[in-house]
Amino acid sequence: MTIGQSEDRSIPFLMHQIVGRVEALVNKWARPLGLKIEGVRVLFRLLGGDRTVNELARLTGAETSTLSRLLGRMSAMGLLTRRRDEADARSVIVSLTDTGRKMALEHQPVYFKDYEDILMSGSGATEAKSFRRHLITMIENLDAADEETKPGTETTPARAARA
Amino acid sequence: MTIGQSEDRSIPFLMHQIVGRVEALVNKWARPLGLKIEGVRVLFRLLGGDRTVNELARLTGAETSTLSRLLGRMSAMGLLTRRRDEADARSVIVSLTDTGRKMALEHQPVYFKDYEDILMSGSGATEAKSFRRHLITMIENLDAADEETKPGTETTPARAARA
DNA sequence: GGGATTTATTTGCAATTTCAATGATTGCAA
DNA sequence: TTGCAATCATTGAAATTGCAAATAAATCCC
Repeated sequence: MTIGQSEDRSIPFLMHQIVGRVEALVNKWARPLGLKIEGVRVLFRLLGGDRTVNELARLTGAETSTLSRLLGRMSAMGLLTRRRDEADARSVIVSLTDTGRKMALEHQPVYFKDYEDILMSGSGATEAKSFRRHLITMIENLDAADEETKPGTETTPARAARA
Repeated sequence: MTIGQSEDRSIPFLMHQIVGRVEALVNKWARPLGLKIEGVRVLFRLLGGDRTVNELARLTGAETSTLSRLLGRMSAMGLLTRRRDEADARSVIVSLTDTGRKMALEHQPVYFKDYEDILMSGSGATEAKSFRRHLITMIENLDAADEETKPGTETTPARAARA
């Protein structure tokens, strides 16, 4: 058994490869827009409505400090605005400008459809559905595993916090 | 239809979430080894045999410039060595030291089995198999899509290079 | 009400990554 | 064989990231 080869088939590695390739593809595509993948995510996410920095961090998976700087850059590009939340002055509300919204709307189809099509080409609707469900389960598993490594109140290490 | 919400369920985004979480988990685990995920990948990859920098870049998905510096650090840690390829003096051959091999062998099970177990927990063998196959198909699709964006010899844009 | 605690964002800084440029070597064809 | 394009690794410089500390505002609770 050639040990080193096992990397090629491991699920985590395969997913790493895929995500890396998708990101490279998105980055290449987004370059003319002056954005990279994280900026693209923010842009499209804001189409769903205004968000605080914190919400964006949770939704996109980025650090708030990373986001703070990214938002600054995107703001300088005229894509979005930031303003203090009057109801809770700790928070900053991020909104798309008209320019940003226009850009997002214009490029949305590529991002949401094309890349998914590339990934799922050759899969039927049923298969795609089960695949997607599988992914969601994975996220739950990971969150549960992460909980276990945290300093929790439980004494037995092997109990997951989520049901 | 609330447009912005579609991001949540898109396959690329879900996979991004998963990979991000796995990387965070691996980084946390690898910290005591003085490595991060990219270093871990290099380490395990070299178990399969010596590689040039270029090969490692292709295999791990990292840039050669990133790798060059990473390999320098890992070399300083005594995990691997670099030497010019005598057959082609442009290339540098990277090999594990005994220390590096020992570390890799010792930690291999965690990386190759535990993380996969976390991801696939709750899935049967059959399901896992089909999932894995699906992932491999995705990589092929992505490579094909990437070929299309390259300056190729073909005139019709919609033909994939891979069968 | 007022101090301790929690929540939200930003900033400083060190480490890392990227892009572009460089140096070295090879392959190939004139 | 010489000249030139291609290939490979490294490096410099700029951009970016992550972590921890700083700042600021809201909430808790006596």
